[in-house]
Amino acid sequence: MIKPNQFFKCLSDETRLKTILLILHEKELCVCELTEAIDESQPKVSRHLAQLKNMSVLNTRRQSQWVYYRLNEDLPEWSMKVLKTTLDAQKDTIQPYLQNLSAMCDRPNCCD
Amino acid sequence: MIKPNQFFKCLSDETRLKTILLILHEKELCVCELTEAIDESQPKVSRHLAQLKNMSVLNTRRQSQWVYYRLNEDLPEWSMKVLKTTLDAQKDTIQPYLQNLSAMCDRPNCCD
DNA sequence: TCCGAATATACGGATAACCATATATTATAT
DNA sequence: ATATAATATATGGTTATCCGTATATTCGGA
Repeated sequence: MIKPNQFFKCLSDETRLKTILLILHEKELCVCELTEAIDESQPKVSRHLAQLKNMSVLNTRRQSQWVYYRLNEDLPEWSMKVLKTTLDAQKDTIQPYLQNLSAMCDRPNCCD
Repeated sequence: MIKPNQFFKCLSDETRLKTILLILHEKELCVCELTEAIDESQPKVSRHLAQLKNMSVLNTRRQSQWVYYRLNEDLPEWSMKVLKTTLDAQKDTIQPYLQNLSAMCDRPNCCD
């Protein structure tokens, strides 16, 4: 089980926090979607996602060539609450990233 | 106004998180109380407290030779909520530190 | 089987974070 | 004035974090 300060360390990096909030908002996102949404390099995004997966904050699902990341549903209740509280307060902040998302022309359609 | 990821960075260090949760629980604590409660060196505690004050997470009140730290009441609502959620989930964890506190024989009495 | 797209990892370097120790500051009491 | 207690800061060293770039890996389609 992740220690509270470790969980907060996951949220202490701007890139990681953005990806987590976006994933919370969208339920599930693949690497290329996140890369496009927050406009960061693919290795950078991938590295942070790997870190979050390693810390059991995120889970992955592979669908053909895409890897979808979502929140680990086994996260303790309090940490989910923290994320929801933060998302609520940051709705405006992530708005532009959500727009980048919907503006993607080659966005993979996520129907299983 | 503190950025969310910066706020979380404040909580990402174990010493800082302990002090913040204890202060939230006790409303107000001075350096020597915190030092005794979490059993860390005075400079270490002082340094982290200075950092938290610098980030506008904590405020200070001087009473003769003691400096009391409390939460900055201007903290945004969402971050207070995050702290309360965390404290709620960590009640057991901080229990031993609270016991150290009440076991202090030379604890300064905090009546203004 | 070979190519391209999506993703992951390795490597090296720059910066930040953290610590222990020593020392400075501030206030109180004698 | 001086000593003592509480607190703050400075210094130098160690480790962790983060990044860009280059390179693997994995999968689907031609």
